[in-house]
Amino acid sequence: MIERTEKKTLLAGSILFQGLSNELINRLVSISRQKQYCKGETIFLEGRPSHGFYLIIQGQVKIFKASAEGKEQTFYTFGPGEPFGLTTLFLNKKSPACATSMVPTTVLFFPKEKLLQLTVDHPPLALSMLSGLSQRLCQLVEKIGSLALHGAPHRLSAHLIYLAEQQGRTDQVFLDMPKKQLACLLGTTPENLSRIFADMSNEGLIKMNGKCVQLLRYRKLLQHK
Amino acid sequence: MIERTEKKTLLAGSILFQGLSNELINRLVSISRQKQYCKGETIFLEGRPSHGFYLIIQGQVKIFKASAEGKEQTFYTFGPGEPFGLTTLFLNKKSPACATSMVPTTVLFFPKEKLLQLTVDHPPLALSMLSGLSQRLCQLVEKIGSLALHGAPHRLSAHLIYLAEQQGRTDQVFLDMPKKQLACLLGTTPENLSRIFADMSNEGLIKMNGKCVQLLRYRKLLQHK
DNA sequence: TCCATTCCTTGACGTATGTCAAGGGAATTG
DNA sequence: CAATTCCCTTGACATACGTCAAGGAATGGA
Repeated sequence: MIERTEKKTLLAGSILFQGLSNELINRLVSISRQKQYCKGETIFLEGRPSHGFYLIIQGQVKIFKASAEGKEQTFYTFGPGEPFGLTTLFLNKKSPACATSMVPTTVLFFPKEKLLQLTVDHPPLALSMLSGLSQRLCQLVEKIGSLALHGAPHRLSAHLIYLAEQQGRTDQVFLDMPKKQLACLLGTTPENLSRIFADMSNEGLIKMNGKCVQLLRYRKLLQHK
Repeated sequence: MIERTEKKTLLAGSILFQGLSNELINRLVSISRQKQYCKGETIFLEGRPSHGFYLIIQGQVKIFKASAEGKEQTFYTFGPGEPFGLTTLFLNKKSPACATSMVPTTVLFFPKEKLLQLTVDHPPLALSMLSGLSQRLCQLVEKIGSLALHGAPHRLSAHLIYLAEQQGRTDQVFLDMPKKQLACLLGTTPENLSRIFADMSNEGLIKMNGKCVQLLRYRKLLQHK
């Protein structure tokens, strides 16, 4: 169990809650509950009522949808400091997707009713939630755009650039998940992803080394994007 | 120019603003401006700063993204009473998509800063906006799910069912847009859509008649979905 | 260390869907 | 009413991608 002060630091530093008053952060910590998940454990299921939202303390979580035929599409993967389960917070609807931990994960859980009350009582929190939801909307719009408008190679390039920016270097990036999972995120199959990696290697764009990808021609990658 | 009382009725009856106090509706009307668009006119462009959001009084609007190669993906089409342009309202970002009128259209425009102020001052409005954004999130999640997890025929079936429910009958539906546009909405090409319609006709599922589609076997359509 | 998974890659193949081209029919406009 | 434009359909073809199958590499647990 992590300490209260530590929780406060986490919340105050998160994208969602940054800038909120000390008092409000305190309240948020008060209504939150810590939860633990093993690798591959279900956090919530599509079609079930949602009881609140989550903020990741440590670990990695994927949000996805699965079809009856066994296909899977990952919407996003989240890490420490990122919230998820926001979609149905202010809506009386069942969860539109599933959430699963990809590694052992610790989260803070915020129950719906209590958070709703806090939101009504504190306009700054309401604004935070509004901008949090908006951010998700933007991400999904971009996702649809890339899925519908571009091919898988293009999406991989874009993802490599995203990783490069996130990791703050343009010479190489580390894949933070198994390739099978990356395929789900990019909306393709592991086999196809493998081939695309192979093609890009042959073209001299990248050099693979397990989970480390050397970006030999970053500028060309940018153009490809 | 429509009258103030008419505007009030519209707002109070819209999905977004229903249930808000008379006073608040008044304020909303006060900050809104009426705008007119011809058929095919651009309302806003991807990549440009957003200055507020819109509520449709009359007409039809599509929200879409276009690629450099000329491909287009429609996210949604909206009609009277529906809001759009919400995504970047509470975010300092450029518009992630374009909006164009599909027919001559009248809208109410709500400038960003004034609406923001109203939202901060009136928690019920904040809740309305929160649930409005959440609804859009759900729609996009479903859209990604259908694009990534199912084929075009499946998506057409789902759309016909959607139209049937919207139009309140299970025997036939009217397509409310040209097939070319429907193809963009379903994430395919007019040619492919044509073929799928032909296939479904051959299988005895439907009977085409211009913009009217007879649903000969609604239950099978549901299964197909 | 060994065994059992899981992960990854590669090949061969099938298929859905996009592309290009042509023609007919409907609708809009002068 | 004529004429132009747009819309829709159909055919032939190309291709990206998914599927199935097999083998090898890496990983993790006993």
